[in-house]
Amino acid sequence: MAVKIQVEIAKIFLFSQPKYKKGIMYRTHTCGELRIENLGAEVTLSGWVQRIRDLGAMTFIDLRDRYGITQLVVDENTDKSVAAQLEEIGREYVIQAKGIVRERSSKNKNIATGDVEIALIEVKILSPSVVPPFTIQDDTDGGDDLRMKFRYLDLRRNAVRKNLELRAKMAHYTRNYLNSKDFIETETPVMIKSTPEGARDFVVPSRMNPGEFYALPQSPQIFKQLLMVAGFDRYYQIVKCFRDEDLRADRQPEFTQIDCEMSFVEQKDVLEMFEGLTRHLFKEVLNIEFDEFPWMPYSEAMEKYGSDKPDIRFEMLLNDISELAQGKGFSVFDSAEYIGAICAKGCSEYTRKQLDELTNWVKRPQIGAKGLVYVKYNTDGSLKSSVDKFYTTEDLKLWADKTGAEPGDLILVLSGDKKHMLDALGSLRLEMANQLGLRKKDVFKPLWVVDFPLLEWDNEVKRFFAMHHPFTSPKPEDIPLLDSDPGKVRANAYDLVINGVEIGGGSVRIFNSELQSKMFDVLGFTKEQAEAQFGFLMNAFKYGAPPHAGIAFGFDRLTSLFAGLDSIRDVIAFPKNNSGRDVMNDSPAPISQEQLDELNLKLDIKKK
RNA sequence: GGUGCGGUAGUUCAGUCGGUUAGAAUAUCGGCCUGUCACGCCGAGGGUCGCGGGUUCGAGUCCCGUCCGCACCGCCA
Repeated sequence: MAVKIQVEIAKIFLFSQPKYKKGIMYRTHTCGELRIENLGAEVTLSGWVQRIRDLGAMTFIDLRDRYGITQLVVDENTDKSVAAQLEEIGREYVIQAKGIVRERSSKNKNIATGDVEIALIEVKILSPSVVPPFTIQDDTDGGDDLRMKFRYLDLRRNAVRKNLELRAKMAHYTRNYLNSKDFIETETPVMIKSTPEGARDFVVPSRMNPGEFYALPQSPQIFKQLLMVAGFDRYYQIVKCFRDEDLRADRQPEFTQIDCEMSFVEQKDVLEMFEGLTRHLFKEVLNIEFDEFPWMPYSEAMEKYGSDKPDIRFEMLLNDISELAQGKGFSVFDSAEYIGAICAKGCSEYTRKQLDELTNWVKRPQIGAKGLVYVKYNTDGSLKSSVDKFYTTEDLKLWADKTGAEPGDLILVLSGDKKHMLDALGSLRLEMANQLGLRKKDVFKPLWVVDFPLLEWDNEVKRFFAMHHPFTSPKPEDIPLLDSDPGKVRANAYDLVINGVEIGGGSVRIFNSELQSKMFDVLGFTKEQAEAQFGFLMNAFKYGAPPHAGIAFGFDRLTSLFAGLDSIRDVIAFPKNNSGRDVMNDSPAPISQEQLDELNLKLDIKKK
């Protein structure tokens, strides 16, 4: 009940229009507020001039604020001085307009205020505007680059503002849910200590400690674990995190996480809690409900989908046809470690040109396959492949059965080393789904991917790295393997995946300083290094650490998923560009020699 | 670090095989217009074809280099 009331209050808070008492100087109403019920009222509106339509004897002005657009009118009954003032006004001027609400003689059904207009009595220019570099409209003429440079103008546009309103709403309902579950919202420091594992750190020089640096957190990981030691029991924070790595459409150097940690819980408890959060958000924001979130082991995701973040909106599973395809004299297949196939429904009519394009697509360095074998299962039941020399119709029929292909389908086959080909087939699967329109933006399929490997071998530096992070607990039954076969150890780690997007991930943590030492040992840390980097955490564990586990959701990704957008830039007010620059304020930028001197820094720029 | 695509009017783009004065739409400015709402009609101004070099009688167009933007690979515990 308490939750319900909170939610209702939240709705009122978020979606009501501000109310103004008589006598307020700038406006009595917003530009989205007036309706036919307000006829005859004398009102004052303030906002931006969207467009002026001068018809000669009468002029219409669209006045815009974040709530909507209201039409102002000047005609033969309007005071001449008002008409004269309109001469000065242009696009994006901020004006204050006083007038009488009246019914339009021709109404506009496309906008909420379309039944009424304001007959002007008085106009005041609050702030003039130069001609904007692009039009501030839903269908703007501005390109991405220019809109980023003038982001504050871009943000005036409905589409962009709506994305940020959605973001605010998501944050709001996230807090509602977690607060109702007794989580304590706690801030953790932004200036912390650099750690060698994981992503590159952004660093901040310390003036008072010459030659020393803070790092910005890649996540509040250690602090939230210390909060568990402190007995906080349930912690959350909607928090900025920083990683100095190259950008992508879904990766920014500073990004926001819903970061959480819980005590006296096991994996199941965390998944239930955050499945609950996910359901809450979908229900409140999109009015979507789900049956169940499947749990899929990492190994199954890799074998069946060729990805640790499978898009399960559609099937098209990967099939291992090595046994069926080997030993028939086709040397490419016979020498391959793995031969995998997917079935593209209804694609048997693909032309030679389309198949060549697909072949070129998988041969690109990003995919890196040597070639593509296809089998057309024609609607007349015949089978035609690019390797007819080596395989009989009966052979190909077995492939078709294995992949679930029926007449009218197309089977695509890749071969090579297994790890690489699973990945390549996974990419091909997504590409085919894109071509077939199977990745619908308004369909959402969440799942938990579980049982990730604990460690990943790095061939370059010849050592294991933590796949998640070094505080992740191995599955208890796999702990003996830490000595015999560390690569086989599975972790109590989990990811939430929706529509092929990694929304969040977490793990059950190690809370025993001996096991933690063991982990550092396997990761190749000396006792001294472990002590220097994480000594305070291991020390804290000596004072009674509760069993704990946590998770973090990528808030930008979650919001862009809800908005049906591919780029998280669209849900960030002031994002960085592809090279990590803010093109609006042109940062990063050099600092003065005085600042460098104060920080005891000397630059030695190798290149520009 | 790498691959691909792109950079032409304020803006979004077109520009054929290298050949006349580089076009369209939109925005801006001026004129006309009493029911528009992507108003309409008439007219005007607006170009370092990203930058540098090269080939050529001649380069927006071809070549080399470079800068910038976007997508991706590497990277992102």
